[in-house]
Amino acid sequence: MTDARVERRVFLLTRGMRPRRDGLELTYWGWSAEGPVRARLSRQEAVFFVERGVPTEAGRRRAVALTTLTGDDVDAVYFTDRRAMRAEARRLADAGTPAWEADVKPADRVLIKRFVTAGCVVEGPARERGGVLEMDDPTIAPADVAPELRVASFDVEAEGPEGPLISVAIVHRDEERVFVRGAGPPLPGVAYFEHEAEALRAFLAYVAALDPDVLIGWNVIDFDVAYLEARCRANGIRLSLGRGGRRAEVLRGTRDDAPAVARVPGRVVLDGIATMRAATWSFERWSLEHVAQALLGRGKALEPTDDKLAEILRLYREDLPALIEYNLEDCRLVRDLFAEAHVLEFAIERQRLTGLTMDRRAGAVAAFDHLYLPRLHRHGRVAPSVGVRGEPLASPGGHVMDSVPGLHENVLVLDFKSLYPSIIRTFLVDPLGLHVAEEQDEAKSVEGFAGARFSRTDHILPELIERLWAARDEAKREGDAALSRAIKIQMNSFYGVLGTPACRFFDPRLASSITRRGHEILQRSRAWIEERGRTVIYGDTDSLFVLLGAGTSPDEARAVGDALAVGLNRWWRARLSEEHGVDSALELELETHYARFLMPTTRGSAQGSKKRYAGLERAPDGTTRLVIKGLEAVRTDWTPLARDFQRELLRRVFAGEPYEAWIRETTDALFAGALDDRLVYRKRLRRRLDAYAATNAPPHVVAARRLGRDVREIEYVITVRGPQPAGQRTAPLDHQHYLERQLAPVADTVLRFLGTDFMRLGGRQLSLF
DNA sequence: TAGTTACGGAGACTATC
DNA sequence: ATAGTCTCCGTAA
Repeated sequence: MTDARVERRVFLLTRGMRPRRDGLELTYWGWSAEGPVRARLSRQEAVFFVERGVPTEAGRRRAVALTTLTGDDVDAVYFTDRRAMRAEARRLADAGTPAWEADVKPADRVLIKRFVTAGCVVEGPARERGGVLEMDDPTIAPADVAPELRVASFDVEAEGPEGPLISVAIVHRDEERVFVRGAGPPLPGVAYFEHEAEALRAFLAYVAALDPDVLIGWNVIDFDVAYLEARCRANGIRLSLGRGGRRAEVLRGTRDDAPAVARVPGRVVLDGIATMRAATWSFERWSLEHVAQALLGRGKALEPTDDKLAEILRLYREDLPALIEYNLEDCRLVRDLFAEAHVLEFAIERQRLTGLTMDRRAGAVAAFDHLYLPRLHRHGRVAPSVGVRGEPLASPGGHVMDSVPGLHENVLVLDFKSLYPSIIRTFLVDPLGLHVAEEQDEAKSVEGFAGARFSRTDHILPELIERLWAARDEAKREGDAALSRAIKIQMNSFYGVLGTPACRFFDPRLASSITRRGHEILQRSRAWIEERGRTVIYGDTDSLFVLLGAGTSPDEARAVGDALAVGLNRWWRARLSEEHGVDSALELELETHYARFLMPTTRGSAQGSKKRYAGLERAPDGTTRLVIKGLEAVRTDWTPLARDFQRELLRRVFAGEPYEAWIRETTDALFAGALDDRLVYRKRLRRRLDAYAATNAPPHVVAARRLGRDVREIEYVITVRGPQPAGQRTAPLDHQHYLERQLAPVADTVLRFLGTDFMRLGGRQLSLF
């Protein structure tokens, strides 16, 4: 019996591969308006390329009309077994004749070569089974598909990370369910079970019936899914979270610090923290409580306590409805955060742009491959495997100017919009162009740095950026913040990946041709401005700070800034046309007008600082805003006391308000103990505790060792007996320490420009010993 | 299931007076 | 005592 042929417009959710006797089987799950689709490609082969003159000992070899990036003809070599392919690739690498594109995964290659990133049309024989449309060996072609994904937010409560389940809640839109181990009062949507296994089974059955495309949560993979996996194993239950009852698993990276990955066939598991981070959201703490308060203005349904687990256990014993409500509210918070921050929209747009599945946390290199490889193939070339290039040479980064310290008035910030992408566009910086230029006449290429030249005729990155740039302008016009943000991240990642040996196109000449051109552009722009009688007091990578000084009206300042931007853009267009025969894509713009501006010195010197400043930004509508960069007030490893103190001092100084009495009151309050709750340092531990040298331990490591267990972050205070964990303090707080090491330094950054210092105003002697 | 470099500051330790 | 070196962290761009 033959199945009817069907065509579906599909948004891809997950992809997988498994070896079969007759080749590789690739499985793609996707959303369609008519329901979930599973497309399976059977008898697939893995492929790499090898130079025509290089002998191979395994695989099926076939001549193809492609050359290497360096212009040598290649053959394709096909394998039905990936292990055999890896072995042969390794042998070739060891022989000094590495295979090309040997590390592109078959499931990705199928999509890459079809220019499919997310949406596609899938056509072929199909049958319906268990609510899933199963398609075998269909054709797949790119298409624009806007999915309406079914999203369920879930959260587990347990008797500790190793202990048995208490309850698991799941929320889909306004539909709420809680599966509880224990007995309690009848409540809507709440089911009670005597045994853990029953509760787990009921939850899994509910997920299967609800059939969401996306499961979301907070730290959901490292905790919730991993926990469910462990408890299912302990109860002899299959973790059937996947579509069609397929088993889900948590894969842990090879590296110690690598985040876990959830593999759930047919469903995407999106962690709120990871996805918001990928979308460049930034919070000082990533606790659900903190982020929800910041974005939604409401927090968890539990009073904050030092020991959350103890409070959960207490509620479990004494107030089950309250615990259930707490469990549900966590699900709702995550659901609402996703809506408020457009988290899902971002993940969808990122996949459409890059081909990276939505659950990927990092992947700039993989995204580059997805975009670049199919276009490179269209140019008849194949790419190297990762890591075949020799020793990485260092390339410089951005240029940072010496600054003119002082308390200034009317400082303009001029900023090159997306400088590195615009350099790539203008100077045709491109891996393909780099190699083609070597085969071409010099007149047909543009000069780069570190000996590089770039073909004027053959290139890929410049038009890729041009296309993204236009799409971003369009997204901005339409108010599509998620798309605009995804594009910006993608454009800015191009420079980064070309500078890492983890990218197959890595070449120091590429990175240097971007950054050193940036240096030239910044320095000549500065000279141009100064030739016109203006003073540049600082600049960093793509920005120039122009001092106008006192007595300039806001309108005047704006006019000067706009005129400088217009003039410089025009000048660069002329210069680059004449010097390099290229069209300038540089876009300088007036970014900010600071009515007041502080450029500090480095501690204990008269040298102007870099990457640290504060200013009172004045918007065109006259409103003002305090902006702080790099200073202690924006550093999370300084105490709340010092950060708030510096911010308030800056506010007062910029506003012309008195500060002397306030400083004295603050120091008095410090010694009176009135500020003791703001003396906590918080610092990450980037390594395991035992990986720090036994001696030389900095304070946060000393405190963490006193805590007695491995943590990734430590909150500690300084006592008269040294650093101690904040929750386990045994000695009195060392107020003198906070005066000298927190208040004094952050204040003196500002006060030295007012002809005074903290010691004089604080009214207290600094320690005499 | 690998984007980059540049920079400042604290604190521990060490060499030197 | 104190200047210089090194490690560690968080940040700017």
